[in-house]
Amino acid sequence: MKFARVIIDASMGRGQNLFDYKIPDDLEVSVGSRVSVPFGPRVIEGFVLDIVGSTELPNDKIKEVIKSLDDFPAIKTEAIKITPQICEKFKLRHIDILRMFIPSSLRGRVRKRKPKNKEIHGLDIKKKDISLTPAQDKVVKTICSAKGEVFVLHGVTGSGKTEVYMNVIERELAQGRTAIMLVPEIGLTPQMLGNFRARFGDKVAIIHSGLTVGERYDEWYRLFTGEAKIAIGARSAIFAPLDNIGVIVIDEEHDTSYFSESNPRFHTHEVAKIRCKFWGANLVLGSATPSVETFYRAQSGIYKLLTLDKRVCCDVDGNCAKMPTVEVVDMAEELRAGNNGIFSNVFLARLEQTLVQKKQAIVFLNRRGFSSYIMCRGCGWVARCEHCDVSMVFHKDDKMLKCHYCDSRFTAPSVCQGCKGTQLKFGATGTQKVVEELQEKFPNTKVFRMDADTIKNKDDLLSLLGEFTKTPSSILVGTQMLAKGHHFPDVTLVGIVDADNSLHFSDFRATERTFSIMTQVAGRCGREKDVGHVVLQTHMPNHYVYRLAANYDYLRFYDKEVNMRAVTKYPPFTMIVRVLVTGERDDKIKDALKTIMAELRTRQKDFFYLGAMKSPLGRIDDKFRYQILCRFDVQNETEMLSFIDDVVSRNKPKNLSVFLEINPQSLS
DNA sequence: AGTCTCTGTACC
DNA sequence: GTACAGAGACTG
Repeated sequence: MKFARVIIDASMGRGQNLFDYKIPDDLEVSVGSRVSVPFGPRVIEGFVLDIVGSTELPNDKIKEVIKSLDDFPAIKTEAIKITPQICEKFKLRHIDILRMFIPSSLRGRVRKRKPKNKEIHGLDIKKKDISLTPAQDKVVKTICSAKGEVFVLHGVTGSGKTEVYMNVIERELAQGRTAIMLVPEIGLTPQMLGNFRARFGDKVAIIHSGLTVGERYDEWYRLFTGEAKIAIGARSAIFAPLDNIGVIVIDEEHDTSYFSESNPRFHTHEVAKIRCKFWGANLVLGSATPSVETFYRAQSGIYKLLTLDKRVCCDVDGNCAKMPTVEVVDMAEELRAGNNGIFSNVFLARLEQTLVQKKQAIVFLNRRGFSSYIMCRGCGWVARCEHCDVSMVFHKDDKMLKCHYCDSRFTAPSVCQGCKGTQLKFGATGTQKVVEELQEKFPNTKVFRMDADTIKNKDDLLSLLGEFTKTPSSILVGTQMLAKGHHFPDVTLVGIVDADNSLHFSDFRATERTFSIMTQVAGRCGREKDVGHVVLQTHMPNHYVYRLAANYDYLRFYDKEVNMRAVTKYPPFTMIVRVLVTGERDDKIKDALKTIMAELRTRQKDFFYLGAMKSPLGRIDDKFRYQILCRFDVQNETEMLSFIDDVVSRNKPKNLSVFLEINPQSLS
């Protein structure tokens, strides 16, 4: 008699939601099988984590496995072994992590296998056989001669990191091992995919949000069977069903998309480390601007630091492309000189010159829509979302006010809803308004826009990039999404409209993020033979983040920043845990918050900081949000995390959601 | 006493 | 997740 130990896919406390079922003789069930089992009054899905010969349960209590849901065990042994480690690290339920190892089409009963669409994997590159520079070659050899190490590859934009990744992966493949290549959500550019396709052909499986459910399953299955050896994709590709991993690469490792902000909340780097440890694989964290946490570990010797400090040579004489020059423009000065527009005179002059030379320009502004709010000049009324504590953003093209949090929207009024006044003032400028102004100033120039409103999927992106690339003397206006990895050969000018935008967030990572986005945006231009130029508009021209970004001085920036973190007791020296309590009833949340807080306070001495408050965004989608912030020494990480988790899980009331966020990226 | 709501526990 | 039981509160 055999019994299956099944983890149930039902929402329960974390604990061991393992249940034993009898395996009927005629059923093919193995460890890792997805099965359907009777559970209480209904039938649900679970994973077989173990098969045992006996059970302590009384015979009359045991029910039988109904059936196997697939003709192969979908969860591999590695996943079963490392899931507890991942869950312990982030205080997650095992079932939520196990599910990450299978495609969504294997969750629930229906399995759709849509016919394959046309290849959407990326641009075809006329493949150039690029030989490595001595610097690149050295980096590749260092990585490949190691085993089970974490490397930080610090390389300026255009220094040829991708070429390094591909060579490392090629060598691992030659040894019979496999690889995972991770890029940020929006960094999955056609160029990157094209490069990998050209080099590795159908050994690559691509996992991204643009795939249909069926395509996702096909790519997953090719990795599962070992037909494909390289998984390339965003965050979730870290769970690719590969055996015998030789290397995991995390490109643009500082990017916040590697932190999952919804369930299950995990840090991709940590999952990668756990998988690498299991296989004895190397982990490569690549970036032009590594996160302070990562670089600190490199400096302390926990990670190994590798540097590529020169752009790859771009002509036969061995001349290297120069980093673009950065000009910091004081917008307060512009105002005093009588210019109260969006653009500085310097930028407008440069733009005109660029267009005359038949070159292209990029204008970066990290705010979509037309203006961040509308306000009545008469009474101060501001349009606010009915469901969230935020103001509505005005979108001019469809004359709508939209909430960027819950996506509720209504037609923008032409008069004030408070006093019926007609003098409405527009708040901070968004991409739409920038496009409108540029179009007015340069009526004969094509102005493209690239933001979440205009780019809904991969096809939109491909066609926009294609259009822009083949239109000389044109301008591309966009948000963050244009900063990642795209290669624009004819762009010689970059304008950063409101650099201070990301600096004003009141969190300790604001400066770091600003430095990184400035560096990335600047890196979009001048990658061919023309020298690029960046105009950075700010109201704080003397802020060190701009001075250092203008000189591409990451090391000095890191030094300043890490000292600041040490003094103010922030990560990497401490760990921050946010307990977020949300629900529809304000009073219930406050009660729960009080009990949790009272218990946490019994160990007040272990915290640098412990405070409870309404979340800065007090309400989203009609749900109230309260939070407790905890900050403690990293040395106490394991103990304090367990303590907080224990307090929280014992005090979680019904109908409220309570969860932990470990080192959250944003505190809104 | 009847009914409603909240809370805790069981589900192999 | 759903079902069910027991406690306490409210009701006419």
